[in-house]
Amino acid sequence: MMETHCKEYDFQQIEPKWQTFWTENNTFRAEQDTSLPKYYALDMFPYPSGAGLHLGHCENYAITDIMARFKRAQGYNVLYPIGWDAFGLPTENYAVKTGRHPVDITKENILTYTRQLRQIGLSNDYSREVNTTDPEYFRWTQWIWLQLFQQGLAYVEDKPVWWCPALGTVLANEEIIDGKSEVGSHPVERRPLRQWVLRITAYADRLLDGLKNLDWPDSTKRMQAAWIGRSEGSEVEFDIDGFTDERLKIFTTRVDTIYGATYMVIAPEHNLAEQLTIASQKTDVERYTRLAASKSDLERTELAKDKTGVFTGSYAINPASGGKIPIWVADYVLASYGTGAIMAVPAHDERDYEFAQKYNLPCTQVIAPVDGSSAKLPYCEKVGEVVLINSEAYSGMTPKVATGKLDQQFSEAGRGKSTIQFKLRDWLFSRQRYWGEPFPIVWVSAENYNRSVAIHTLKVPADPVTAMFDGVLRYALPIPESSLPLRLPEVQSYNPTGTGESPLAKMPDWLEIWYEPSTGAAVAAIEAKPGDQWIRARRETNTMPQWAGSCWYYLRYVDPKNRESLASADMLEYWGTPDIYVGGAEHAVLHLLYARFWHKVLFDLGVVPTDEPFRKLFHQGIILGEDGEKMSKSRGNVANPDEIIKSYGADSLRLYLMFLGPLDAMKPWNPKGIEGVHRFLQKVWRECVDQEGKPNPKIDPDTQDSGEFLKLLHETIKKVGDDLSNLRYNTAVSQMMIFANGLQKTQTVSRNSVLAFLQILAPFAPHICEELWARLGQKTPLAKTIWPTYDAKRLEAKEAKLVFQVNGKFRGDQLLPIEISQDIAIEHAMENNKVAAQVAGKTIKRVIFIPGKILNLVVS
RNA sequence: GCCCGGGUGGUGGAAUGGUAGACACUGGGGACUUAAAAUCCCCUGUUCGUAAGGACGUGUGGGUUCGAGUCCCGCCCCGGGCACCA
Repeated sequence: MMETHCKEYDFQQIEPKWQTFWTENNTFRAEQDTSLPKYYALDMFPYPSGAGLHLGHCENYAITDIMARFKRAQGYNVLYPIGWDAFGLPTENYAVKTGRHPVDITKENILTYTRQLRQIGLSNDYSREVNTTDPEYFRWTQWIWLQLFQQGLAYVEDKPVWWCPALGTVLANEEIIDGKSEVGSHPVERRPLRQWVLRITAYADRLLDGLKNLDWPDSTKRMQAAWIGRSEGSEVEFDIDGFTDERLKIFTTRVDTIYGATYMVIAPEHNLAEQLTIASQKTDVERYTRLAASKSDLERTELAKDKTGVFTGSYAINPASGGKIPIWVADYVLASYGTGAIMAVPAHDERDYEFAQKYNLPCTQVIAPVDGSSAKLPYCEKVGEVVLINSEAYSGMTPKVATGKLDQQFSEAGRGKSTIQFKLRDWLFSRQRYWGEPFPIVWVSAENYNRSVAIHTLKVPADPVTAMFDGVLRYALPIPESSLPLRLPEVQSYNPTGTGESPLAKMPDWLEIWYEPSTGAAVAAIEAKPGDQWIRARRETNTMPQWAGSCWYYLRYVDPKNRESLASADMLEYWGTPDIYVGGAEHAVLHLLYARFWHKVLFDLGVVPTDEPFRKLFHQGIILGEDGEKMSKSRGNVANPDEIIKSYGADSLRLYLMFLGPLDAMKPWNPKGIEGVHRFLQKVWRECVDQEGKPNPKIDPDTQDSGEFLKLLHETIKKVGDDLSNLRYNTAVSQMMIFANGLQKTQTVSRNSVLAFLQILAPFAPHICEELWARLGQKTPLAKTIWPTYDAKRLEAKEAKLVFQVNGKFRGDQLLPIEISQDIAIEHAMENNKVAAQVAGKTIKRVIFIPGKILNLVVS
């Protein structure tokens, strides 16, 4: 016997019982049989923090688990894996604080998470568990990184980056919110450091185009599109008065307004800034550029809406009009976008207008409404018909035509072209911390680099990656793939050095080495040189950011134990990519963009057969506190899943989370509400078993259910199936409640009807359904059974309520055969007192009759 | 400022252009009970009316339609994202 023997609905006994049963029987292990139709359901894997699971996790995983159980019942071979995104700052910070090893902390946290996830009844296949901090996993993270490196998609740059003194590390643009660190809201500052950068911009166009075919929430697609920020425009080179060998190149989306360009602006970091500054302006410009360089992000964007700038003293020649226009330095122009220089057209750009007003720069209108009406400056309208004015030969043309002609003119003159710019920047891909993947390269001399590459036929980028160390140029030499993984050394202290280097920099024996390029073998440099082949090398002290491991974990699940490759071609072909990917909208840009980038690189290398990782994406809504505010400890409005499970059981928790409202909507948690779904499960329990825990005598294998009851059953089967497929779980739960209310009113019911109901309820409330299934004498576990089918004939009704309306207003209804004619319907309607009263003394002008639904009499 | 999403009872929410408020929560009344809990039944948008019945009602003002929560236009409010990207 599989079932428990409790008489009441004792979920504390039932739930662990079935969790154990499923685990012991490997009920949810994905089959190896690739002839079966497959379904791959994936959650965004958790970061195993010390805090444990919260309700948001529960919602997220319940959605996917229910889908996985539903698809299994539909006959799919389902892959529903779980793993751990375990590198990262919180664990390292905790290690710093406690002096414990991050590996031990991680292990402990994973145990907690595993226990909690099992407790909510998830049907994960634990035989495929992955952990980003496992060397057998991150060897492939490093392997993928090596492919990027070899493709020339990874490079090193010594550039000002966001340095956070409190965290002791550099942060990416994306990790800065309002001029503060996303983690902990610490202040950040600019600091030049040697960084690894990934050339994601090389894929900008494809990352944008690829969005079109994805079944993602529109808002998320729009966010990514905005982040990539494709912009069509023109590059134009302006001559500089008094210079013969330098021109000032600008990017504009409105080359048609070039006759209105009355001044130029270059970014403070522009490489011509110094050259263009005349002696008398030198002090002012230098002071300004120095100030701009030291400004934090906050000061430069948030607080400095008030535009500032300094005149360089130089002039550019407008290539269209031939006019001499001043060149200014101002930090409202960003060095990192376009060419770091603009032509300013104050009449048709709000920013330029504001600046021109402040510094009394001229303003020439060159665009006007075609109807000759006057326009208020700055005139930036994108709607309505406009033409060029004050633009010599181009006056009278539309902007579109003028843009084409000007592009052509400048192109022929060798000073311009139409071009495309992206907002997307290359991806800062190194952290000065311990708890991340080490980079699989060593720094060597030019001579050793060239020799190693020649002798050992290492795959290296076309242009070597180099960096200066203590005034000496070093080359980045990849370590052989056969020597992966490159593990983290044991360190005494996890504290950041505070110098911009990771704790790894304090490990001289690991850092400075004798190195064998063909095997990757290394010994400390203080030892004797082991042999002729060995060269002097220095390891990379940066580690990879947390995004690295999460960029490809969905690929590892299809073949998690593979030692020859990140996953076999067969498994990648069969399982492909997730059929549904569920996770929070907060990852709309970063994780989802990075993963798409890596996936496309792997596709280009022939490693994966598809060019997009996540065809279908769904974001669960945030669960708010009882007070409608975001749950937080300080507010004291946090609902704890462990406590809820203790009081009501996992089935009630799952069911209630799904019943709260649309899955993607933000919803407040109502502690009273869960009692409703709990009562529903109690009701189901009592309908199935009597007070002794034996099958309820009303369930009779031989009874014939009424047509009405069967209609309800089949409607329910249909609606629950449809709603599951369309991720409308809340209305599926409602329908099952309606069914249970109907079931309660029956005197007797056939066992088959009850069993079918348990099957459709099972994805939502798997434990109680397995238990009742077994108690009703079923020997096969419910989780292994096939979804019931509904009979469309059962859904048809011969009679339906016909609604009577007069002038579109409800005046009554009547149960009538669907087939009746309009005339008969009117006769019935007129027998209704209310209808008759409304029609009395008036003439029927028009009749709208929809059989079985509505009869609307239009009277005057 | 720009781009999205959303405003429906006391609450969460439901409604292929066709009876607005399904299903729940809360509240009220009743049954069972010595009593309570649990369970079951009834009521629960506003308003006028003793009642029968009527009027009003999906943020707001218009429009389309026989008929609008749903479609179109304007406005208000809330939530999210982006924010000097030329």
